[in-house]
Amino acid sequence: MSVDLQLEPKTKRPAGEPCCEPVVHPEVARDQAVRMAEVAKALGDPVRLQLVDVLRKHAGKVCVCELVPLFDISQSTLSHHLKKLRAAGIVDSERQGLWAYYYVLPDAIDELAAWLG
Amino acid sequence: MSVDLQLEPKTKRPAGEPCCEPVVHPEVARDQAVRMAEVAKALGDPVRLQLVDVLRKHAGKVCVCELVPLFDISQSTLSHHLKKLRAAGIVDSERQGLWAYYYVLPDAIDELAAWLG
DNA sequence: CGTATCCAGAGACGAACATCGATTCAATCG
DNA sequence: CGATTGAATCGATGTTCGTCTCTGGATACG
Repeated sequence: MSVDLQLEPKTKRPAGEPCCEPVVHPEVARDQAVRMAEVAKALGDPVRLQLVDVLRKHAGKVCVCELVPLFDISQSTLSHHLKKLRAAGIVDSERQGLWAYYYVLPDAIDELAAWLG
Repeated sequence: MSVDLQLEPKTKRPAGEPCCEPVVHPEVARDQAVRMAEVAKALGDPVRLQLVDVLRKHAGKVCVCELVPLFDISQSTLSHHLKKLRAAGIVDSERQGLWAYYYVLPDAIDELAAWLG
């Protein structure tokens, strides 16, 4: 690391031309950035991040009623967080009678993890 | 994957006791979750995520004036995003004369990457 | 049937966010 | 010095977020 590439402004003369042209590459695809940012945003809350952690640790499906007592928030707030995670494609749910079971969809996370890697 | 661990509510009798005790482990440390969520939140915007991407691609330091033309936002907005990334410990800056150079601090990202991995 | 339980939705409300234009600040140039 | 330039900050505005309480719709049990 620290290759000292040191991109400098293209022109050292402040009293004239625009200092830099967009030489920095088009970088990561715009769409990909939007998608990954959506996932990151969903993980940008401690409760949701811990929710995902719990769900990932238990490779199966976890009942919501097991999740509620783990956090100091109301049940409806937890449901709200789960909805956000579902909207981001990070988890999905499945109802069986009274209970709802949640589980992780690894794909969405994997893309972000690969980029971070 | 999909070990079918299937945590069920601890008691199958809905008409009585609390259905589940907090058997699911204390999971990831609370502090760690807060820290990682902060990083994830900072990455939860397409512009900021692309900013980090550009800065990571150029292992050195990049002048702000090179970053501005890459995005369709005003200079002040870009500065605001950079400030957020700095507050999250993802990047840091260094002034040299008129220009400000930004670079990535890999540590913050690494923790999140390791957890996602 | 009636009642208890589980989960999700609606509405409210204060806090935080993203964005802009205008301004300020710091450093350099002439 | 005064003028200019790059970057940060300020003030305003409209949006989104996190949380709550209250409510409603299912499902199960007796």
